[in-house]
Amino acid sequence: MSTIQAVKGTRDLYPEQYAPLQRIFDAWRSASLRHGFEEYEGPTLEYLELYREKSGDELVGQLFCLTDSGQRELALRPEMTPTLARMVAAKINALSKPIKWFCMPRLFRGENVQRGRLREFYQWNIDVIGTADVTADAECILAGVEALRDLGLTEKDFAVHISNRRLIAALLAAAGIPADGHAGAYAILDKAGKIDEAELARRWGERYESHIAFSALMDLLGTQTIDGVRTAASKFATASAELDSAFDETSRLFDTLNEFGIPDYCRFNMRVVRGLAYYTGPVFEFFDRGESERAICGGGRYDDLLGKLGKSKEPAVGFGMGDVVLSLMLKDRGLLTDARTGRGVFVADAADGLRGRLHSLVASIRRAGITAEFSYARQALGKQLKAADKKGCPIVVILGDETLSRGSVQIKAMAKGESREIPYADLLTRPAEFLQHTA
RNA sequence: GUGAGCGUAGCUCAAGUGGUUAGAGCACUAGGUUGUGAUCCUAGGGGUUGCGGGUUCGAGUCCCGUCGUUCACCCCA
Repeated sequence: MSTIQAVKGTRDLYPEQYAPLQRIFDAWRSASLRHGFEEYEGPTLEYLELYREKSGDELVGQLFCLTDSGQRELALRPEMTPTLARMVAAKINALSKPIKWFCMPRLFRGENVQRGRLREFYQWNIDVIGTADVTADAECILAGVEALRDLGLTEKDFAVHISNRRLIAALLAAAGIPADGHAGAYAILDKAGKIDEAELARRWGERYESHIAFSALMDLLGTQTIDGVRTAASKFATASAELDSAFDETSRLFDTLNEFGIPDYCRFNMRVVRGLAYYTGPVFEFFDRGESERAICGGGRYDDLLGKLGKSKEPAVGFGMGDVVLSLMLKDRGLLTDARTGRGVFVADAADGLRGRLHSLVASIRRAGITAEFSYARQALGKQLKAADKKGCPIVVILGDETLSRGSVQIKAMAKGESREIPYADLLTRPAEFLQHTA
């Protein structure tokens, strides 16, 4: 055994682990493309400064930093959004809006390692930049839902919990809570459901009870619809243009999700706050509906961020979905299987002196777009069949003196154990006709 | 970052209160079987017991450190 282990929080992905991961990547990419997103990629290394500007020094502590030989301070990217913002800002005038891009980067965070939480992972990112229309928010959610559906998950397995930072801010303001008290209120909302109700009431009562009664807060937290929020809000909020507008925006988001055909997946949940300070509008999290209630995806609208990182302000919305929790969730449900087996043709020779023809046939089959395998060395036929079985090849082509003397080869279907003969010359020149539908 | 549990073959696990040369199943390789796979039988390879130090006549077992991992807290872009 090697004394050097994989670095803490990283994974050695052997074929048996990487193959199921590829299925996740395929679902991500396929859903992105179907929804009109284009793939991009950026550097793994960025200047440390890029993250300082956005996140502040406390988050820099979770970065993997290094100094290059030219004394440049660099960091392994912990998220994709700053890179995206940088790339978009650099070409903002040349890009047609809205910009719909996706990426599946490897990200690095120097966090404490736990189940579902590693230091290096993959994260699907999709973003729409250049429009404030909440149709874009709905489309991001739709793409996320469709990707998970492709992987075999249904509305019984996960739900999209949606809130709206702008609406919450308008509600707090309409209740007379000054702007400097909003962050504290968000923190309490975030804790709801994680701490018991008495503790929640105590924390709320310290500062906000006079503006919004705790009972009204519980009404707000309990509702799953935007109409429920309106009803609860009518008890304490005074009308304002901003509040009307925020309600209208949120309603349109839910209407659009309805029209996209995914109302069963979506619900309003005021507890969804998102830690990130840069969210400005709708925010959402995809939740595992199983016991663990894990968040598998999070995102929202961040209309001010690009303006801070670049020259021009552009409205934007997007989300990130990591592979780690998603993999665990699929595994729990038996949906994460090794996809390597059951494909391709195995070509075997049953006598000496046929290697040349075997090599030609293998190359011909492969050129026709069909996976073909063979043993490097001439072995007993039994061994070659055993090898074919182990590789999961459903079809074996057997070259033998006896059949070749009649100008034909044997095609054996492994599952049934039956075989038939076809002309060798035909198989060599038109392999797809004989093998495509079976392999 | 804090606290706790766990590290024995590629995997799952054995190995009384410290006591010969650390075992088994699965997996892997080869043979039985030089023209027909899955089953079966036989044999084989594979371990610095995570790593380092200490106690002891003797450590997989006890102690310390370290690395990894799991769980909780913190945090979560």
